[in-house]
Amino acid sequence: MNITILKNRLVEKGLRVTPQRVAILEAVERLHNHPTAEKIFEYIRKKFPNVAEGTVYKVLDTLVSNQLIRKVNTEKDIMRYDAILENHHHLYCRESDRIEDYFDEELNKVIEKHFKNKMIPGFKVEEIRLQLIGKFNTR
Amino acid sequence: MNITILKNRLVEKGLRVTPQRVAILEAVERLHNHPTAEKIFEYIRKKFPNVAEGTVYKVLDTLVSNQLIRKVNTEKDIMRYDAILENHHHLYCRESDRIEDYFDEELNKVIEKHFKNKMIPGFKVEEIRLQLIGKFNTR
DNA sequence: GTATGTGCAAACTTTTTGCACTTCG
DNA sequence: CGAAGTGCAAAAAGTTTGCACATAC
Repeated sequence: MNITILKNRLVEKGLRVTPQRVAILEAVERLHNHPTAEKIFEYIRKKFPNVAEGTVYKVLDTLVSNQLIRKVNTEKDIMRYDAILENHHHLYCRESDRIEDYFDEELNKVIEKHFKNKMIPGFKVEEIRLQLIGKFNTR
Repeated sequence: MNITILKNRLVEKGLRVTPQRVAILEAVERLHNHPTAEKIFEYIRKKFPNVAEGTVYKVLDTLVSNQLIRKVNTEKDIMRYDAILENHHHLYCRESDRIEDYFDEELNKVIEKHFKNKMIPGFKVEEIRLQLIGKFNTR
């Protein structure tokens, strides 16, 4: 992933381009396993040993509210982040913390079709996410 | 919900029946809005003013690992619990912390059918949960 | 130059832990 | 009675906050 592209994403959102923001955005992309704030912190510390933990949290918040990254829903009280913005789903391992992205355009269509005919009273659906819980083959 | 039924559920799992466990199990059922540990604590404190916060966490853990209740996946670092065990989905409000249960047998069938034809390489799906994110009509 | 962002440390919130005491079966 | 559960208080883990200093634009 090109650094210039990352910088442009910040600019497009009207955000100031700081080395910390670029580094954190890059880290979330690179650490493609839905990293925690801690993992991101460790990762960017290698390049910028003086970045503060608090800054990581603040920047992650900023990136989330500007829709440059997303939070991943988990059963844990530790937040995890995802750099992929397009509509996709997640595979959750029952036996570990592993979470993988899952893309299935056909599935999206099937679900979309279902909800085209079936409205939910009192609720307007804006986004649909699937959580597929199971086991990865360890081979 | 009958207390005797709740007690039996504990017995069936080989768990000792304590007043705290029964009260917490009942609280999760009664507080049907996917309560936090804190809400459960407050609720049962009315009846048992000497129950400890730590006990609530321990009991919730026990109930979850014995599949008497479930954790609800959220984007927050506060855990929430669900007493409904049958296969269902959740409606998440974008603007608040409101989470509602959503039952749709037809949808389950559509999804089941989709995955009957389409295997995910390297992953065995055991359970599918949908998160429907959007807005509740405030009327 | 000025508004905005960062580093640091302290505080806060949620959850976990250890251990003496109590209770269930 | 003995194994398992609870209460309490302290600690850990994760996150937020306030403020002086630094930096982007």
